[in-house]
Amino acid sequence: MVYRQTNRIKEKIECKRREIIRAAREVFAENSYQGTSIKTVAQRAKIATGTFYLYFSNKEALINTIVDEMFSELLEYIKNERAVYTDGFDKLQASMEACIKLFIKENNLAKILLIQVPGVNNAFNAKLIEIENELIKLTKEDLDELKVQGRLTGEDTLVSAMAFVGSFRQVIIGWLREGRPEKLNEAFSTLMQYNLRGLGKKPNHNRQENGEDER
Amino acid sequence: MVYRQTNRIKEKIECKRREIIRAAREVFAENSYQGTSIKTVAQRAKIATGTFYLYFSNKEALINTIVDEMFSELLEYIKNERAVYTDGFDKLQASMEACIKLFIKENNLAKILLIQVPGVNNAFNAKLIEIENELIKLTKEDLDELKVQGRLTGEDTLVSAMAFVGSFRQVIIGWLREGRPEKLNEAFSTLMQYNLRGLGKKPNHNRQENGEDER
DNA sequence: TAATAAAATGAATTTCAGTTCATTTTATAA
DNA sequence: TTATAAAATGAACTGAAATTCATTTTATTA
Repeated sequence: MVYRQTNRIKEKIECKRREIIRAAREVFAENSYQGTSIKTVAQRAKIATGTFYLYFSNKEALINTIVDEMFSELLEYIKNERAVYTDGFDKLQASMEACIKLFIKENNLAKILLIQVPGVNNAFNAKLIEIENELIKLTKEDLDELKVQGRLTGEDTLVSAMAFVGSFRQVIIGWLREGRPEKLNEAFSTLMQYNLRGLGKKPNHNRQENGEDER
Repeated sequence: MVYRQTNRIKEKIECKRREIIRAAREVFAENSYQGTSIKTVAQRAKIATGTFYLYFSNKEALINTIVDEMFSELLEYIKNERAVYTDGFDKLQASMEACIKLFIKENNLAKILLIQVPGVNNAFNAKLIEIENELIKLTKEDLDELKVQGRLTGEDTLVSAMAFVGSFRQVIIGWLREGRPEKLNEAFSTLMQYNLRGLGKKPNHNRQENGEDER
């Protein structure tokens, strides 16, 4: 009986799987979850419609995989960028800067997470909400730390954290949707100042660094 | 030839049309645009499925009507509430307070505009974007006026306006989705303070009112 | 009350995208 | 080179929801 084992066509298969994901990210970002058909994804990935189902059990499994990967990608990126800092304000800034850097680098990720997928179905909208909440949670932790250190005047750290994240979200979405503001980089520092003032950052005592808060 | 003219069954028909819209707002708010079927809307409005099509050409026409009405409702409400004030900061505050009051009063409106409809399809996502942009525009106008009067330190009024609106949006959505914060009213004043600080509101000179900015 | 037409009904039809599957192609190893 | 099975194909199938339409009900007026 001359059967056969898989060897390094495993690689080829893994490659094709990645290619499907890559293509799907493109198409989802352009259209939306329900706006894109498996047929379109398959075409973009240069495979037959049926082949798709050898790689993913269905459409939902695909978007789930994509959103999960994006979630990890974003969080890992943020954690890396934060790792350098110990100061609360620095960590806060590093988080948001990481988001913006990643969104600029990976446009599809931003479009899918912020624009195309929300509102799809309650089931896995939950996943997106989880991402947003995770960011708010991270932010709140930083704020609580700063509060304990007596370096903030604002009181309600939950509402502050939401305001903080929300202000960034709005500007990023404006940029994604209509290129307004044009330069996200430049808006970033304005936004950061806005929020530091909003948080009630007290003037630095014994610290040496950045003169980029209130003038 | 004994024909017939419509007289005040016109009223009845108009009534039924309103009832369909009312029912649809409920159902869309609970489910989502694609999550709700015309059959469900018809049942909720206590009519047969086919009857629906005597009142609206199709599902899209229905949601369009609803969103358009909500748009007008929101803007009119805001403009009314603003009308009392002349001071820039007061107008700003009145705008956001109007939003929040309306969202509390008309939960469906908030859910549909902020949660259920976004991400449906690019075509009439545009309508929602228009609403958001209109709010940002209004806000920016207030900020520009304040800037001219030299009552703000912040520079970029577009980014500030986006941050302002975005921070409110985030908190309102948190409240709609998970009841966090619990009391939107209370969060409002925190948020307002946050944003006034963020904008760089200068201490009042010759004005008499509210001591609710920085302490 | 009868004739007429608007309004309402809900079963039948259409549409459309997700998914399946019989068939073909490709890769493996004897 | 051939037998075998994995992988790929795309036309056919399916189900669900939008829309239509033949029929019934309701309202109107002579």
